[in-house]
Amino acid sequence: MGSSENVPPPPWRKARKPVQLKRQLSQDLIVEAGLRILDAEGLDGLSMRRVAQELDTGPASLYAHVANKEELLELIYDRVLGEIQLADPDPARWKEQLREYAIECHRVLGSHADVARAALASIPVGPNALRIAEYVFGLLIDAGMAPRDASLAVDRIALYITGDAFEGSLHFGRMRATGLGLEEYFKSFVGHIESHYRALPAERFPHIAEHVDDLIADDGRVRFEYGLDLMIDGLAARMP
Amino acid sequence: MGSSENVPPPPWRKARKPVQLKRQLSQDLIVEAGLRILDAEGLDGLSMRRVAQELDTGPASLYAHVANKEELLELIYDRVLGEIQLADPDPARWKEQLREYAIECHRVLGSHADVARAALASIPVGPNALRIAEYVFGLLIDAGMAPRDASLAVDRIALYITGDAFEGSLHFGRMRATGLGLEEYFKSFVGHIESHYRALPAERFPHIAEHVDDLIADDGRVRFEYGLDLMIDGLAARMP
DNA sequence: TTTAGTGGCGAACAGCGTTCGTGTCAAGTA
DNA sequence: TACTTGACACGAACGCTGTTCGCCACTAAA
Repeated sequence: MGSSENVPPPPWRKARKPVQLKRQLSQDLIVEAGLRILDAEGLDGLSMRRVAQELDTGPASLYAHVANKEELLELIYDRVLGEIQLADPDPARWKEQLREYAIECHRVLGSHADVARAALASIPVGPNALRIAEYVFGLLIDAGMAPRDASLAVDRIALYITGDAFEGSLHFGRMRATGLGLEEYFKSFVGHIESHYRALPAERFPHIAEHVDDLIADDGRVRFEYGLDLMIDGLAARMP
Repeated sequence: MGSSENVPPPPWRKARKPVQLKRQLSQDLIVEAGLRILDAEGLDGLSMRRVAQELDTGPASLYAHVANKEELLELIYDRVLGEIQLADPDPARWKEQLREYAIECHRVLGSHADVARAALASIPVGPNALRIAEYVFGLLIDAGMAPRDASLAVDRIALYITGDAFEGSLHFGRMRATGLGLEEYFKSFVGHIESHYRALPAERFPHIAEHVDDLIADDGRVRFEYGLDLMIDGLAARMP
């Protein structure tokens, strides 16, 4: 923005048309509006028409700033990645820091409902994805991990985080669709699974039938961290 | 089909209407047609209209046998799971068998292009999903793993497999969209990533810039098995 | 022979991503 | 100051989607 926009025009000049103020429409505005809709209405609610409506314009106008819906989703995704906070790297504490990064990343993806659904679909080459990759990769390298292992580790941990967040977003979507609250939905979902398991013939599914309680015991957070720790422990065993 | 259809009708009886022979249309037929289309044209090509066309009928007819598209996808998914071959469980070799199962599952999901995209979306309660869950869960339990750990392990391994297969299906979709062959696509993709990495400013991304070769070294199979082994090793460490 | 009921399915609805062509406005030039 | 230029906004339309309604043909029972 120029610095002159707050200076009133000289009175002897005819007042210009009511100053555009509405003819802005930039990529940033579109991405922001898209994220707002994604948070409020989910991925199913995010259409180009809906974004245009949010900006008081027609859908065709968006295509001057964004190639297509897929690109818009990638832009939104990288914007969300920008919210991820990274501690100063301390290679001596690589296990803790890797764990913290994963949980932080998972938290951010989860806090924006359906963004994870777009995450898996996009190849992460945005500036924020790179910033995060450099952080995690550097952390492992500086901790002494072989570059090849560090490379694979970054890739696999990212896949795991995104996959879990994606699965979570599907539940969130179902929850929204049914209109239930988070608690209600969760109870009803687990209840369905439980009764389904209990109705199974014990002779054909002996192990499942015997351990139904264990199968439905843990919630999403415990599951996520369990799998994460599996991977981190595996990595620690490979550390020279 | 009845056995009488090849016998010509007695001439004194009015010729019946050309025998239905077309008025079959069952859920199985629909699922099969859907899978055929999924394999040939990908998830984007799979529409209710397309399935109906394949069966020489209109889209409305499908809804008598299938609630909606989501249910159709779940049915297709469970049908694909039926192709997974499981060795007789031998708890003493649980690590090898868990690994073999994961690779077999990954292979089957990968051989049906986009089915993994439907996999993550559906809650697996179909008969084949249960058969597999019972197998893996039982294998770990009988190997001596605590039921709570075994439950988490089954869940996490399944998520990892499906997540990776899903990612692979996205690449496959892009490959189809660009019209390139598998080799060409892969080379062009890795080439893009490589040149993108090499163009990064080394002062801001020192680790990435230094190890580009390691970052683009491994293909999908190596990556998948690396992450799988991370998890299996982590599980082995938790085995009492 | 009549009746009841089942299931196939044409047509339509509301919505989607995307494109084309036109309209309009701001800045640059004479 | 008047005119040209070029970029952007966007209404309207195209071809597609999942799904529903209501009519129709047909089978099976009465």
